[in-house]
Amino acid sequence: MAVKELPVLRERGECCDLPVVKESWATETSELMKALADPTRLTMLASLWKTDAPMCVCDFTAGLALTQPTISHHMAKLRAAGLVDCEKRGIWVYYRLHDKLSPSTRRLLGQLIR
Amino acid sequence: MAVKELPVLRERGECCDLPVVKESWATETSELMKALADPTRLTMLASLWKTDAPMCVCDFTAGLALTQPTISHHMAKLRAAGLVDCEKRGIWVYYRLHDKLSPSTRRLLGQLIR
DNA sequence: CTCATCCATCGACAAATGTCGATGGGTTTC
DNA sequence: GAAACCCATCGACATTTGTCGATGGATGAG
Repeated sequence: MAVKELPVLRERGECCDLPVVKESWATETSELMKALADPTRLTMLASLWKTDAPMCVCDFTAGLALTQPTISHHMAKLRAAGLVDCEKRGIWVYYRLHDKLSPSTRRLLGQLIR
Repeated sequence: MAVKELPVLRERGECCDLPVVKESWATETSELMKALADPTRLTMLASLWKTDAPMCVCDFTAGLALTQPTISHHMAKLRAAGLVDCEKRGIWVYYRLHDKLSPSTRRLLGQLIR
C-alpha cells in the first residue's frame, strides 16, 4: 500500500527513464502467454501434462463441452506455440506435450499446473 | 515426434476419459495469463520488477510509444489482476509491483523476466 | 485565483479471438 | 465399393481487446 521510499523529488514534466526491456522478449513472451490465456487450452495442456500419454481430439470433444472444430482450433494454437506435438495414427491424431519443450517452458507449465 | 507407447487399442466411437482438471483453476489461471498476454504490460511489469522502485504513468508514456490513456488502461488491467499496486502522491500516481504477491506468482514473474 | 501538469474515464473504432455449422479429405470396417 | 468415423479447414458471427482523442477532476506552482 504505502510507498516506503519515494524516488528523488519530481519536477513537473520530467520523467524517469525505464530500464531496458528488449522488445523481442516482450513480443515473444506475450505470444506464449496468449497461448496460455484460455481456460480450454489450459485444461487441455493440464490433461496432457497429467496423463503424460497421447490423447486424441475426440477425447477432448467428449470431455469438454465444445464442438470438434473448436477443439481442433485450440490444438492448432497450442501447436503453433510449440507447446504440443501430434502424430497421425490410423483414424486418430494423437496429441502430446512437445517432447522438446525448453526447460524454462517446462518449469513454467509445472508451476502453473502444479 | 514419434509416439512411443500407444494407449490401448482404440475402438471407434470410444474415447479416453480426461483427467480431472478443476474448472475454477482453468478460469483463474487464464485470467492471470490474459493479464500477461500483452507486450506492453509485460514491459511495464519487467520495468517495475527490475527497478524495484515505484514509477508513474508519465514514465511509461515517455518510454513507450503509447498515449497516456493507453498506459492507464494497461495499468488498470494489471491492477485488476492483482499484479500491481498504486498510490497517489501529489500530482503523481506511483505504481509498483504488488507487495503481497503470492509466492507462486512471484516465482512465475521471476521465471518470465529472468 | 489561474493555469499547467498528471491522471482516469468515456466513447469510438479496428483488429483479434472464441465459437459454431458446413464441408471435405483420409482411413478403416463391412 | 459403401458407409462410418476422425479430423482439419472454411466462412460467419458475436465478443473481447488494444488503441486513440476528448473530457474532466485533482493538485501544485506562479
